Amino acid sequence: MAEQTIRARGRATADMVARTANVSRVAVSRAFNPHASIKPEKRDHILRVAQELNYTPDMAARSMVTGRSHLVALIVPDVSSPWESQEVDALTSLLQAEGFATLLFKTRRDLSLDETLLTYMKGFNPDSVIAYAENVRPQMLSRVLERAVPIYIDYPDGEDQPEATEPAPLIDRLEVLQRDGLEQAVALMQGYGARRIAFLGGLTSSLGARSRQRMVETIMAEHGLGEPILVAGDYSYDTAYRATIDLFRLGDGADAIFAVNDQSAFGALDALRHELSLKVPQDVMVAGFDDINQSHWKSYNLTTVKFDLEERTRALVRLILRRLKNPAAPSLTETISTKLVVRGTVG
Amino acid sequence: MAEQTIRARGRATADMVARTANVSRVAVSRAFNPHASIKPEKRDHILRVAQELNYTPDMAARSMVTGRSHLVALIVPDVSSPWESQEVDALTSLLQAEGFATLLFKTRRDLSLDETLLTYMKGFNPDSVIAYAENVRPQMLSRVLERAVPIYIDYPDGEDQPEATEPAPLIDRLEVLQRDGLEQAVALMQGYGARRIAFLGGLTSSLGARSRQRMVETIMAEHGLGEPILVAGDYSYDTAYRATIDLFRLGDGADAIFAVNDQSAFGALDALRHELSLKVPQDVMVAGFDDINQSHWKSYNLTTVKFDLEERTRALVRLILRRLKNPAAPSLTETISTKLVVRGTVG
DNA sequence: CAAAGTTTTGCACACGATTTCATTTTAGGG
DNA sequence: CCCTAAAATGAAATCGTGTGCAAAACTTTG
Repeated sequence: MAEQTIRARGRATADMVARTANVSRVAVSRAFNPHASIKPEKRDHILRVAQELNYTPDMAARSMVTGRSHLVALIVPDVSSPWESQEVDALTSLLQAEGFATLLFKTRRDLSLDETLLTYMKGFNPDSVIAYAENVRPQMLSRVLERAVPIYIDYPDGEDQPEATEPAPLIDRLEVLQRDGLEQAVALMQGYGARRIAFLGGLTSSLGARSRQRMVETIMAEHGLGEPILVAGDYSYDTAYRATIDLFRLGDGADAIFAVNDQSAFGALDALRHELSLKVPQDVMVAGFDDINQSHWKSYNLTTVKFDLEERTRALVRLILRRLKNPAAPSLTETISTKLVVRGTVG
Repeated sequence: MAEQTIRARGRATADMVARTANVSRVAVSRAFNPHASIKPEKRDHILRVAQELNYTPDMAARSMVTGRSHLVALIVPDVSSPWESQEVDALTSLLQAEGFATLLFKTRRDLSLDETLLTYMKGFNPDSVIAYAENVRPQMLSRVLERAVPIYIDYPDGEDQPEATEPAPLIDRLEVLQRDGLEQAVALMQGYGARRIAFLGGLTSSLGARSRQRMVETIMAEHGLGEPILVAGDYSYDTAYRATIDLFRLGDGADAIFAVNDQSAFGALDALRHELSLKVPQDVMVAGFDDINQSHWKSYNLTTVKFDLEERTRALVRLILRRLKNPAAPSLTETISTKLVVRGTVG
């Protein structure tokens, strides 16, 4: 009997299931909605028939009437970078478990988020948007995605405060306390005799990077270490590699390098060892930030500030789901801490 | 005037644009469809009004009637692994340029693709599905996704041939010629005096890994090198690290290690240098497969077989788009070659 | 057994677009 | 200036699903 039904466009529809199971189409809809009231035996029967016909409710049609697409958009500059790929992986995992699919978009890291992409993305009606692009301001997203309620990832140590120009009563926040880990790192380096610490930065357009740098400057001053030697970078291995060589060949060098992220730290480390023939940590110490999967690899064995990915993504997803379930809920702030992971590059 | 329009659910609809621009709703639709016939000045006017209202056509509604969702689903075991993340990045980039969004799903690497995920995914109506899971057979996907036409990624050197049980007249193929690169690698190692070569494998469930192993066995036999010493692995750094230690502590060692992928090669390399105090390449040579971003990092500087990502993803997207544009087109095969990249770990 | 309350059911409409098709407008040629 | 072909237009149908509402079926209670 199932074989007799004609399939439109290759997929079974609720109508076909209804006809095959001798019930109304509404009943099929109810069978798939856990909160609907339907006689249990009837639901079972329908679900059985549905499975036989290989039927799944069409999300597009469903989203039209419910207003929920069960899609979460991720805007990421470079999925191939270790840190971002690990974040995407963790988020996808959690979201999938909650019944949401991840919609992935790329944007250029050095550019502000462009409206073209945003309007295009809006067409897919994502229930939520997580943007890792630099220079993102909440109002930028909300202008395009009227329905979306932003979650602001804040680095309260830094100079940046969300502008209070808009009323925005319902902004949830994810506060990252970078101070703890950074201070431990600086203290450890100082303890081992570091006096001239260089800070290998990221793009100046990035909130997180700027905040990290300011924090390090503050902490060093508090510890009587003066100002860090500032070295420009862009998070990448190659740039860090070249910048480190320049620092020692053209500049005055340093006795410790604190990198804005682990990937940069790897570049610095390799430049010191393989190009400048300096020993780490004997001649120069190196510390990073993130604690990505590769940081414990023996060739690097990097001392770094752990930015707990698990904890971070979990909190983020929690905030999103809560807001989605109840758009009018009072705003909430989750806090994430950082701490130093001591390995072999400082000591 | 734009401010006066009432917005349903926070988004402007074609109706509102039509009313504001004093045209019919059909005209709005036509203005957004490049192939529709509409007077140019009228289109311009509508597009201007649309932009003012911040309107974008709803993909869900559009996909219902056109049958195209402009979504491509990616099923990946672990986005955080370098190789896979680079592939996801490249694919997303190309697809986005063609107007397709990437829908990301995770699956466990050690498990076969489960139907639950597939049925769930089907609900989103992706125009195409790219699955990197192990143990995927075309018929598995096509049973669930009736509409989809599979593209078979074939490793013609290996033992695997797609079963001819189903008629399947329209299967496009992406042939990966692994032989070239593998042979160059084996020859190079032999040239530098390697006689006892170990092959550090991947999961035996993987087509690509099995094929690589067989190919290496064949090539070694042809070169009079006998059988490789087989070491089990799972693509990961940590497993490779431990397996290499076991090979030398519990087993008889080897004078060259050929790893199934670069990440494994890193693990082997670090085990040799940091745990077994052996010099690479003087005591033991190491070669990998993939040429991921990290392979040129100075600490590894890995000699490896380049599996050209750019070329590969480009061909894949080309096949998909062609098939999407013309579902009845004759089946096509694209061919990708591999070649050795010589760096510092063999010599 | 009747009345009141609760659960289940199905009709009809809504969601936001695209696509025929018949009709009107415009353009082109002699 | 008229006739014909081509282009532009809008009304209505359609895609596959969820939901409000009123009627029906069933259950409980007095």
